[in-house]
Amino acid sequence: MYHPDVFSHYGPSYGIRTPCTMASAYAPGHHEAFRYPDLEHTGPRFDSIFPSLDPHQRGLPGPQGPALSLPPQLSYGQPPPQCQAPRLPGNVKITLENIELWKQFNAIGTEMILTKAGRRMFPQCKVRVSGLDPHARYMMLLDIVAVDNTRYKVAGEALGSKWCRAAAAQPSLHPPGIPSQRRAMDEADHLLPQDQADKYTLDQLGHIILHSMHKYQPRFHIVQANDVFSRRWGGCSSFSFPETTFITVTAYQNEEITQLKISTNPFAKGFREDGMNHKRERDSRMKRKAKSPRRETESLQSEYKQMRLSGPCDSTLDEEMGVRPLDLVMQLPSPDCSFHPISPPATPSPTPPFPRVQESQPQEIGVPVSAEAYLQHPAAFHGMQSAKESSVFSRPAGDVPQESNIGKSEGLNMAYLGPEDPVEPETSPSAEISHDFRTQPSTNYSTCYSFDFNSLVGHGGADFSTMSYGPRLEEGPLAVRGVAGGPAFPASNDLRFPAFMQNSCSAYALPFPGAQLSRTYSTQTATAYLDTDKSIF
DNA sequence: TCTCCTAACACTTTTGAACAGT
DNA sequence: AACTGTTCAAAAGTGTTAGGAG
Repeated sequence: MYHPDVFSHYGPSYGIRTPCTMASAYAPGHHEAFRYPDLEHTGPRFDSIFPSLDPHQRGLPGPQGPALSLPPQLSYGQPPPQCQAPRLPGNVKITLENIELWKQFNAIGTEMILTKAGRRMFPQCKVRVSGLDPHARYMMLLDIVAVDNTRYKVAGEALGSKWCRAAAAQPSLHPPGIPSQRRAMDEADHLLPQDQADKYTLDQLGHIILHSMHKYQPRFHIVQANDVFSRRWGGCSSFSFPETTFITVTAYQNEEITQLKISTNPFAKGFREDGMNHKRERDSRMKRKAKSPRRETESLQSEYKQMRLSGPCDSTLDEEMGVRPLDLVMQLPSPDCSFHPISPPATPSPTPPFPRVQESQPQEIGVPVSAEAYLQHPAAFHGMQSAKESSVFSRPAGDVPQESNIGKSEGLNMAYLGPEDPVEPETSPSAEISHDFRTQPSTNYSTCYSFDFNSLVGHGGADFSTMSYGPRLEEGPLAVRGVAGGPAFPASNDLRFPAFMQNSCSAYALPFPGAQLSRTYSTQTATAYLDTDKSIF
């Protein structure tokens, strides 16, 4: 079902993307990022979350493109923003690191649990970015968009069940993705009371808001910019992976998904065949407990001791028992939680030359429209300064594609990467909302950036969050791996991005407890990337 | 009756502090 | 003094399940 089949299975409801570009996305031996051509070339699409990501607002392609230009005001009643930002060079690529795992889930029909307090995604969105200019700085953004306007339900039994349309989707908890979608906004205005829209729009929980029984897809955006306060954007591109589509649920609807989650998620080991929390174990434990509580305790201790000796992570137990939780076609990749030790840089990196982005960047514009502006008021970039204004924003009829009312951004998370700190925390009142980390560019090395976007799922909260460094960033050196012919670089720099917004909403929520941003230096990786992409750095 | 949601539960992994050794 | 490794308790992340709401 994975691959183009997913579209036939989900039918026309999978309207956000068509499978036409899938072939190039899966070159043999290399999981190439699924890149949206329509987001890189001028075209009538308006589902981008960032104005400059909007192809309609793109100028000439390439880093030497025209200046980013936005109107002096971001308000309703004004024409749509007409920013012109070039797309990133074609060698900028995003690869989904755990794509095999996603494929397995997608083959069944990925489900993500929603809880009131929030639930982590599994699998997580782990992407690797390559082809970036080490002297430039970029913003990495993640949002989750609704694939369609459909609420789903399960028809049939747990096994062999099939998702089908149940009703029209819940109204988006915040404004539609792009302001120019008048029809979409009219719909939203119709579905969502103004006061409610205001409430949800202004909610600042750092949570991604999702509805249960709806279908979503994460998207990744890279924006070249000096910092979040920059008024210059040197280019931007959007990426997405069809296999990361998922349906939100409050309880798993498909037993196969449950078994796959249990077998691949380390936190669910207790529910495996050899786990103490497995149904068989639990049932027998309950029976024994009912018969003889004291004996049950002793028996439990003995069992637990034996389990400990053999190791809770002993994957051979399954084989010994001759039982596999699921007859999987593909070998399960090693599940990897997003929690890694935080590894600060070993030594202060040499100050790189001032970001090259300065040279290739367009002239500064005279209005404070920037990533900072987006951070401070993302709704404005979604076309709203307030819900009351939403219906005023207009766009010429015919410019909006049919599917323009889908793909509404349901959340955005952002990381920052680049060669030097973009702001001085002491001087900037908003410094805590974004940081970057240092790279150590060298002609001998190639740098890849890996992200674990560890979003959780829920609904009722803010639609937007950023991430900041963990407190240990300034701490001492880490493991250093020397490379012949050049200086030693940290083997890995793992930076934790804790959530900095508190959940104060009583509705469902999607907390964003922290994505991890890791930087990897590897000559092997560099070679691999350089082989396929000679123009890197 | 059915669908969907909630909260408690038992289990596991992860984290971070405390400590000892080099 | 700085670094490394170990231990352990607390916190956080899992799916399960009974019960409730509509």
